Amino acid sequence: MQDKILLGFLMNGRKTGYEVKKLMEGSTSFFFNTSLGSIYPAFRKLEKNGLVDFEQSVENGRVKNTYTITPEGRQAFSEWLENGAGIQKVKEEFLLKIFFFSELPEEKRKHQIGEYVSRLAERVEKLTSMKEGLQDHNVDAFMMKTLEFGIDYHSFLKEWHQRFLSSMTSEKDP
Amino acid sequence: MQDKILLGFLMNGRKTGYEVKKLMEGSTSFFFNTSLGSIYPAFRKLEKNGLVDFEQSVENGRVKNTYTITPEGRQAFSEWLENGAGIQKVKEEFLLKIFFFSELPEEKRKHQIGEYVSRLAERVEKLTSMKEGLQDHNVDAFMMKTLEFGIDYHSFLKEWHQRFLSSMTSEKDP
DNA sequence: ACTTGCATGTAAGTCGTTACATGATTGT
DNA sequence: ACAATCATGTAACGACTTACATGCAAGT
Repeated sequence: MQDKILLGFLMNGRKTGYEVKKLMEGSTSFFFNTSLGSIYPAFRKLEKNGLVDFEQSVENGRVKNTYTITPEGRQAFSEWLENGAGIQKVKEEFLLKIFFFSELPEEKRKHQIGEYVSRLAERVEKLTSMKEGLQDHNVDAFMMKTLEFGIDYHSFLKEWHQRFLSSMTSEKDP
Repeated sequence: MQDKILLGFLMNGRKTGYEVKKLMEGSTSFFFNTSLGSIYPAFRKLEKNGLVDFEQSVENGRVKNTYTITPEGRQAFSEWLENGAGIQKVKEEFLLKIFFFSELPEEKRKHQIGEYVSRLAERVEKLTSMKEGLQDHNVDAFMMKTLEFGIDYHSFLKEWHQRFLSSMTSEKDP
């Protein structure tokens, strides 16, 4: 999946590995982020496969390795974008803990859920303020949509676990 | 995370690698599932670290390698269970596609979302019938909760993307 | 006879991460 | 002077997956 995001960022212009990393951090980081230690080798591999072109230049005494997407790269990216995406696994560690909650005394269960809910609340706040900071900065509408998804998603998680906690305090069996 | 689920399954009795795999498939598979090719080496490693005991036996002419959790293993599992879980990344591939939706013509965008929604609807149905099949089979209440989460989670995704699709057909800009 | 299920394991490959290693430039 | 940011890369490791490889037992 990393190669797809790299190609995607190159769709509107040449970039260095470092620049792509910065772009990621400011946009997709809450759902997709990779390290420089994997971005550089990934670009090399894409170049080897003819999906990007590589050009070295010197700016202000610094060596810059800039990558451009090739027609084959555009093709590969478009194909990926057009083909339907499968449903991913949930991969929330907390869900696995709930699965084994019978091994934990009730008080600790409640405490854990409460903590998780506040971490989720924090995340929702962070994303909301991130969204507000981006308003009127003519950001891509779809990028904005993913941010909104992030807010809705974490709100859903928060509310679900809050309901779960309530059900535990009112009933005997969950 | 795999070692935690292995230890968790051993909490109520000795099991073979194959048995653990079958248990996973019938319970956590929609959010966590690993292959036999990683389960066997993982058990070996847990044994090396003293978290499980290993015992070989012969049953019906077949060699069986059974694993039992040690007190140290129980300790490690409990510690994991008691300590708060961080929030994971969303990791939905479709979200990354939405991020790059400006590269796709509107008709294809709509089509893609529609397809994704129907895949989600299928998943919800599958999990719902799975839940019904488990009713009154005295399944662990928390295992049931994770299944319910699965249903709620995919329903949320479905509804979110349905709303997204509606917003695209009514407005000019999403 | 044949397929499915039980049961085990290894080897190669994928897709990342963290730590290590370097060095110039810019702001305080 | 010093820290932060820009900029690149490698090495070791982690946590898996898929494919390969084997073989017996039970059901059809």
